[in-house]
Amino acid sequence: MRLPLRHPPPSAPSPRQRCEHLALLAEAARGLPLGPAARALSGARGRGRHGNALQWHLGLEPHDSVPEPDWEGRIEIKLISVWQLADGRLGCDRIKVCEVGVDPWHKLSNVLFVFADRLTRVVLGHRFFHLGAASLDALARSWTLDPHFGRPDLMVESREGPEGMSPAYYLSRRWLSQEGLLPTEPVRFGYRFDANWWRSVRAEFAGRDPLLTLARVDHGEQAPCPRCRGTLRADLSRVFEVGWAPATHAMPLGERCALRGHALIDPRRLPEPAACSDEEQFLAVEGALPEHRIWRLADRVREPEDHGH
DNA sequence: AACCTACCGTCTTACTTTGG
DNA sequence: CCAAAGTAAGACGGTAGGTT
Repeated sequence: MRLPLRHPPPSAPSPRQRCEHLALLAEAARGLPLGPAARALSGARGRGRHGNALQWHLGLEPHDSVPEPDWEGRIEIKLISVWQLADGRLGCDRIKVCEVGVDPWHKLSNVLFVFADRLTRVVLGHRFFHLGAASLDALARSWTLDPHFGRPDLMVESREGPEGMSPAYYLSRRWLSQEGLLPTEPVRFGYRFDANWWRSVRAEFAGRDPLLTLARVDHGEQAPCPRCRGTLRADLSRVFEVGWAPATHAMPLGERCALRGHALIDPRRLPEPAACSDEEQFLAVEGALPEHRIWRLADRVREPEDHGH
């Protein structure tokens, strides 16, 4: 159920906040796979696991329970899952801003949006956002629009009924593109996301996500499994046309590969990693990176003398 | 009929506060 | 002092309905 906004927009924008250290970290995050840290941190459960993994990689606590912006109380960090639409443009879902008791205008004053591919959980890129005069003006229209029929970009939603979960502020899916934060042209990187296939695989294998394997051109239809001694077979023309295809795992079936769905993906759609080797990126995407080899982005980025505040 | 996208109601974890 | 309850963070997961 959609409710009226609780917080009126501020009359003037807050100042822009910068941090050179965070800018370097964000740059280094390109090509970073979030899966291994997400699994190591919280046992691969919870819908915020990849956001927690990102915060850990940036050198923060993976969880906080304060309604202040994540980075030094000045810049909010948001992970946005994206995927390719049929025409090659990037799509995304609406974004949860904060609980309804928290001021969303403050949260949105300065944001680092990090975009990660929904299938592979690899970071594709990022944008810094400041809610300046023009953006504030546009978003403040949500305060006067009808929650249902006015199609506001900022909204409050909650479950119906007295036992409903606590309502929260959301940004519409349109908003990121309108603000120029998501490209509106087709892109090279990222994958289609087939929610029906994903759901049916998870249903078949007790809620476990499918495992991905990179298709090497020289392997042909039978790709050796990187996790065990088995082989994977998939429709390779589909892999290289669409980006990925469901795969069947032939015996022998290693421990990690049993009771899991499988897909073969085209590695050319992964951005070149900025802070790890190709091998580290590939192993991570394939779920074959041993826990002791998980590395933290913050440990590989030099903290600058001047944060430029 | 198959496929695709938009919609929207949760699901899980961790820290903080309160009560016995 | 310890357990339970409360609160906020973190987007995800499943499906209805539109399109081809």
